[in-house]
Amino acid sequence: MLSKASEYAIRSLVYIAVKNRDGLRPGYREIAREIEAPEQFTAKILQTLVRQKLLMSVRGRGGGFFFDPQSKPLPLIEIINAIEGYKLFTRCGIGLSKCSDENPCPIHNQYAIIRNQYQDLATKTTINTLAKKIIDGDAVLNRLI
Amino acid sequence: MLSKASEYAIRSLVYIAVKNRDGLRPGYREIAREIEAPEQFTAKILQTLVRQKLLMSVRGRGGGFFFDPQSKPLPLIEIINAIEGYKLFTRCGIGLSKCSDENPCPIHNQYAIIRNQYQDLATKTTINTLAKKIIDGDAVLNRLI
DNA sequence: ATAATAAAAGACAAAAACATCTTTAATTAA
DNA sequence: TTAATTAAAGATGTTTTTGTCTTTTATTAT
Repeated sequence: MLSKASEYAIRSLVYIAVKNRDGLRPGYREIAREIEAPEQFTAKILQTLVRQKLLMSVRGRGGGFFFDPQSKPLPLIEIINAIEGYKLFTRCGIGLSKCSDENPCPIHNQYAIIRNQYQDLATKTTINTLAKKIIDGDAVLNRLI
Repeated sequence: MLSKASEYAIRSLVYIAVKNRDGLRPGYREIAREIEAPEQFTAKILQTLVRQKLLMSVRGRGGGFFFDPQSKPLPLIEIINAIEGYKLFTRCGIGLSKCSDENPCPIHNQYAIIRNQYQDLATKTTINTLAKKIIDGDAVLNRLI
């Protein structure tokens, strides 16, 4: 399960991607309102993403957040890593420090499969994949955009 | 990902099940030491499990923790539910409050599959399943028992 | 009975996650 | 060049999770 910070990050970025298609650069107030996340906390998260160069921003009137049009599609796993690290995809299912294929905990073989599937999903799914679904009306981001 | 409390709970119970087979009732000090968990925190968690009747205990000299030999095999999902609730198996992949099959978030269809597989694993796997692997030497619980 | 042992219970403390408030810096329109 | 707007930054606060300490209660061996 993702941290709330990661969830807000992904929802924010999808919202930004959708808006960017119309040439708009939403600000954090609008973003937070539309994805139903706390305003200042969202601002902090976006700040982190900008610092890590996953996102761009401009200050001042007419400013806001946007993706560099040059940049490659952004997989969810990169966002998750930026916000909370990779532990979700590496941690033992019951918390053993030295659990591995060679030295498995008693649920390792079954758990590792699921963990890897999740990692695979997070690697293959990009913000654009998700934004497209919103635009096509095949999915929803809480408030309809 | 499970909370640490759930991880400690599962490891404790597997340890207890293994010891019970030899007619032994370990105490929380021994359990905590052997599964490498904090002693008093482990005691609190075991207390919760006893209150919820997933486990039994006797106080005083010769006391400790044990399973009712009458009781049915204990699936991991019951332990997880006792410690942290079901949210792991119900929460939306990106935290939307109203995400569902009918009103999906943009990752719902793929995420729900994985979440359900995990739930299935936690439902089908019991403490005894895991204890057996330890006893057969097919898996490990950190310190070798 | 008494001492030893072990879980239960309650108060407290530390760390992490989540969240807000206030001030500063950058940008733009007028 | 001033006012308005917007992100950045830093300090602070709250809640949850994780963890510890101390006292009480139950059990058993002597």
